Amino acid sequence: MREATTRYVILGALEMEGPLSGYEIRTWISQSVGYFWTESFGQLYPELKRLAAEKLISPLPEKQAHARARQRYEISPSGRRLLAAWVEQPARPQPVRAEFLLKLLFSRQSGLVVTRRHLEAIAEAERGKGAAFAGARAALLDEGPDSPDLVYALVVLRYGQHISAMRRAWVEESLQLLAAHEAGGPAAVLNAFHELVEEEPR
Amino acid sequence: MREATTRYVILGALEMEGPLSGYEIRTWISQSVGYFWTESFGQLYPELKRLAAEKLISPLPEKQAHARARQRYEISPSGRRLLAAWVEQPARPQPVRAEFLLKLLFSRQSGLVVTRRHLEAIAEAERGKGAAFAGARAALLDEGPDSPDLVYALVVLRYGQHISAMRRAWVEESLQLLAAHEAGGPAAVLNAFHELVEEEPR
DNA sequence: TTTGCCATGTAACTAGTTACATGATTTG
DNA sequence: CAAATCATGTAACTAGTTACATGGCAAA
Repeated sequence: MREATTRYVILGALEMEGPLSGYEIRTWISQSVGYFWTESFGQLYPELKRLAAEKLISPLPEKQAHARARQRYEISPSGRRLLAAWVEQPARPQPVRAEFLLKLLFSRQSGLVVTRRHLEAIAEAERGKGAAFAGARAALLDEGPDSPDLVYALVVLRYGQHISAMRRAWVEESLQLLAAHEAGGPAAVLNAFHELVEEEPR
Repeated sequence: MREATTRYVILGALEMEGPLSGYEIRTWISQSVGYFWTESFGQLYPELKRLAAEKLISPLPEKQAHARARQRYEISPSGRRLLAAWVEQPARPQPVRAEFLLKLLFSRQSGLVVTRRHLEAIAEAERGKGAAFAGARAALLDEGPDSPDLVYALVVLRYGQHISAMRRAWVEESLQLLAAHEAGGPAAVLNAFHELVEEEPR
């Protein structure tokens, strides 16, 4: 049985940010955890209803009473308990499916030009994220220097920064390997590879 | 519309390894690209039938003729064309969903003990993968020093090694941040964080 | 007044997982 | 001969995506 994670993101968002509407939860997700989580409205709104039916969250009374007015929800004590229990459970190994690595692996037919283009697109995308991380970091730092959530948020942010830096480094390295291939075929690639690996400790 | 990727993995496997059966494709996947791709039989066998019906792969005549005997398939010219076209298309941005980061972010209630346990489990898992990468690398190096696929395979392998190393480094760093939090609260965390970031170039 | 954002929601679809069933062949 | 592995397949399910529909409100 696959465990639905959407509900825990909702609970977590409400726990960290206080009462939020569906729309606000979605913006929170895309702004603060967007680089490692996404959630669509088609999943969000039905789940909010379910959580409310299970008394894990409670709708707040709102002023404007027209249809489709904003409806905020608050996490309940039992919701908090459920969230904590989930957090304490070890994370299931997520089935990673990195399409771009498949394309790379199958690139022989298409050749180096296509491969280079793909790699450079990745590096470019990562450079774009750099700014986003800097922004998120700034927001964290001046928003809550006393926040008890700060350590956790920073740890998560650092993961994003690490991944981004790693990807850029990997692209650089890969371009070198491709250059070696172009210059001297598989043999030259092997040399270049050994040099790369020897630079690393252990 | 979501694009089914399973078919391209199958085509790629047949392209790289020659004729394979469903079972063999699955072992190939789990052994050589298992760290970034998974595929289940429930998806594999129906897709093989579809690909054969579309003449993108062709079943080889096999000797033993009992039911449920091994059936190998070969990629066809049109299959090869389809694969190449897919490879040349830029990879769609995959919706990453890293559950363990969510758990980390929502860890305040559960506390440092739980968080440490999670982090150490991640590091432990990565250390285990180290051996697998070494094996994959060795296989690559002595299997095909002249293989035209070598560059691509190495580039992909390096990604795995990079990720693994990055994760271990991140865990170490995170444990330091947690220690700082324990010793001096958010203020100490901020100091530790700034030290970490300053070490990095740019 | 039109563009864009705030806001909620549903219907249709499908990719992928899980669990199960069947049986041959090899190995200890 | 028992256990493990090789081998193919199906049924049932569900999490998640995509596309669409509706409408209020604010700013340009």
